[in-house]
Amino acid sequence: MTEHRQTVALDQLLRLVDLFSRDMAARFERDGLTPARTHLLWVLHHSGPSTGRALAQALRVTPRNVTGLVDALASDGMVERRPHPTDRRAMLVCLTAKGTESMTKMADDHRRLADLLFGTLPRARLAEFTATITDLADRLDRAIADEEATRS
Amino acid sequence: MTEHRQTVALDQLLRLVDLFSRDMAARFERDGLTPARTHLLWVLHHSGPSTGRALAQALRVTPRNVTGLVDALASDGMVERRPHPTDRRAMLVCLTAKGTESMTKMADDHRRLADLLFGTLPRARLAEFTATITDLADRLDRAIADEEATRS
DNA sequence: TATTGTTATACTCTATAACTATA
DNA sequence: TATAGTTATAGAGTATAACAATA
Repeated sequence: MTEHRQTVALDQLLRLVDLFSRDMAARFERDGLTPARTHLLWVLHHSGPSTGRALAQALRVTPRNVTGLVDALASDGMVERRPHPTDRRAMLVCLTAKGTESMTKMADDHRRLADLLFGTLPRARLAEFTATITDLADRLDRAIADEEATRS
Repeated sequence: MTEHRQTVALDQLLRLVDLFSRDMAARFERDGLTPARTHLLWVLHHSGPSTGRALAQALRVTPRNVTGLVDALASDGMVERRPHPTDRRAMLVCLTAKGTESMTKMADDHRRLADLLFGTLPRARLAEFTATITDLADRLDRAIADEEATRS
């Protein structure tokens, strides 16, 4: 008897999720970074200088957690704290030159990985794949939002 | 100017990865479980009673780590340690009735999630999607293995 | 009063190294 | 001598709660 087709698809997807996590963690480690710290740098790279509050929301962690990550990244010379121009309670976390360089390299890596994975896929099939993935993510996003709404 | 098609696909895939991680962690937490502990239970559910060594390899963590996870799961009544029948150095970690029940429910959830995500996808398109995902995972797996080989 | 970030404290996951009991 | 699992120790990520400075 054959296995449930939908479950097979989900299992393969979870296998891919696991491989991604491992591969990315290994890449980060080569640069002396951890997934959590890289995530913060990545947000900074795409959003520009941000307050701790904004980072906490983007990363979905507590402000306390951001303090620790920024401390670690600052002592590595990847980011620096600057005073907020209008709110003296707040600070702005900014990428240093070193942090910017690291993120630029990571963006290159990112594109190379995309090419490695999808470069040989025919254009039409890639388009369909992207559509399917996007649809799945949207559906999962909605399911999570519903769950959270129900639970509150 | 349009964005690199392959990068868009990768970004959507990573978005899906993130949503999966969050959704699964939230599900586990409702059962009082963490991702790492659930992973161990899941392996046990599929492989049957296992030695610490076998678990460490399956989870890709150190034996020391397994000791801690088994300690926590044992004090929650999810698993128990039994003497190995032939090797007195070793132990066998076994699911208790409570642990088995928890994993059975999780397998049901798993199937329901698969249906939620893929239930409405036409059969042919699901087949193609599964093939693409499997191919991607295989390719990534090979890339990781190559990396590790080069680095040693 | 509410908000921003920090200090204080604690728990989980993870690793390396040293040790015990057994093979 | 090698292997299985544990104790000892340490670091990273995360959370809650209390607090200071500012809005």
